[in-house]
Amino acid sequence: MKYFITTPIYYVNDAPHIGHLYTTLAGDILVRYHKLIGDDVYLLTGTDEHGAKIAEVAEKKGIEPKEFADQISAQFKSLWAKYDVKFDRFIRTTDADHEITVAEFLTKLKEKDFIYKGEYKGLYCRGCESYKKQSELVDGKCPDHNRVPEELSEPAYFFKLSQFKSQLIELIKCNALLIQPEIRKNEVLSFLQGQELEDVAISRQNVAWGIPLPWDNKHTIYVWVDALINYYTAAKEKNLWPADLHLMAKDILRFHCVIWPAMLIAIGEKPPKSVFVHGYFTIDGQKMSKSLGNVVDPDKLLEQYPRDVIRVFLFKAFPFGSDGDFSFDLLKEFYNGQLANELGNLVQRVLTMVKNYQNGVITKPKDIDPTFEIDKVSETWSLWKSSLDNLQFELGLKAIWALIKYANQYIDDNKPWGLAKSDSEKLAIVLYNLTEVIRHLSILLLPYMPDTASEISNRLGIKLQEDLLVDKQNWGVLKDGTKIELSEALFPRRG
RNA sequence: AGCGGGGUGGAGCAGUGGCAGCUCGUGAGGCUCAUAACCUCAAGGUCGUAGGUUCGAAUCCUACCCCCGCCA
Repeated sequence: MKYFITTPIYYVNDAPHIGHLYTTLAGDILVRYHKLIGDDVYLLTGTDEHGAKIAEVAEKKGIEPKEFADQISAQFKSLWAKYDVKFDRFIRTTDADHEITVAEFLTKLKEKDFIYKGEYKGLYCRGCESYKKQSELVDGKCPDHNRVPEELSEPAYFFKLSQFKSQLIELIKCNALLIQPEIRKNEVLSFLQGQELEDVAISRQNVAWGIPLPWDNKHTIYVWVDALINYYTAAKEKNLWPADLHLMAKDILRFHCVIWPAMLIAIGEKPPKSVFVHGYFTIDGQKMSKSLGNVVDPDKLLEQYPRDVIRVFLFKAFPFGSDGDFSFDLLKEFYNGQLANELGNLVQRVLTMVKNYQNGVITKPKDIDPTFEIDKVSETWSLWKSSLDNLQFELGLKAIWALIKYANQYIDDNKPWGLAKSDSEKLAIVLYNLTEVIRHLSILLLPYMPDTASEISNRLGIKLQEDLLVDKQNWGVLKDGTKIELSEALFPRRG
């Protein structure tokens, strides 16, 4: 089944931070999951590069906007490679096909009579790249940027957003456009129901750094309209529309749940199927900000921990959809506790026993151990699946760690070191069960920890394949005579 | 001011009507295969305050107090 996932395209006014990383990793985790279950999955990410703000920053640096955009865009792209994010396309709003699609999209809107020319008088905040209503200002300032907006009056083209209010409400209420978590759905609905929608200005006359309006090249297209269409550009190339899932943080919810679906309906296209909104990070209880100097740089994180550690940490420690408080202390606690002591140590102690007691060879026994609760494994699988289907990553990970704990208990209950002296048949059964659990763990962890999954497989003497889950989910896949490899600790404890 | 999130054992959190849970930390014990790791047991909470609804509320309603966010 086709499954088209998008991250937002990131605005190139600044370097990537942990928030960008969070969204993009979620996309990658979902990609790996959908591959495992045999879906034809496609992940889109990229950068948003137009607008007055970019031109402004570039000018300060004394370079052309495109050159500036090239630099920051490259940073994002290389970061995703470092985190092993498997995107299918990295789109830039300066890509030729995007500029063409945007022009076509706008032309269609105009042909269908959803665009008219008017006069825009308003207060424009450069920080937001948008006009502000008087009611949105605090002490005459934009509350988001703490700056006084400029009064602008200019001819502009408008999109008839006001016509779509009831259609949007209906769409969201019946979940044809599914907004998750529920709280975000309610937020959008109360916004829609609370007022009449105003038409939105979709062009600017005095911003040179943008895509020109096809029928009036004195105007460029409003950067948000330009940006939203990126999803459609990429989809067109591979016939992927509608998007199955737009991932994002809460700040851009309204653009995606109001303007974007309305634009699509207007040209006769389907709205996206679903939108999932995750939370923000605070750092040590404080908001992340440049002035506080506490912005977490994903590149710096990689200097401290392998990428798998960061990938799994972000999704195990915080429920996706709620805000989370990031700290290096918490990360270290997670690393030592859950990765070194529990997961890593489990793999190490089991493989050591296979090596010491069975010459490093896995024996597949004929008998079974009735005390071994094989249901724990199938329960983990079903929680794993439902959590990934519902984007409740932390629940699935919690289930995986429950299985790790069970395996550690099973060792203590059966004391293989004792069986090694007295009962080699029972020993073979116990060690087989344990190595099978570890094999299952490696696949369960694969979407989150691809490197670790692969490493565990290698040590178990099998080759990891990243698709076709089917038989891997069964019990008893490890073959008799498989030679294991004992090596260094997967996650050495840190002091 | 507005909008939004939150106030649950020492710390960090989960839990939206039915005996209050998890992780870390603490105390005691067990084990010795393992990364001083693992396993077991225990102590520790009148779930921000005050009212209300209900057979029953951390969970619903009302008022209030406090913290945080609103350049991703």
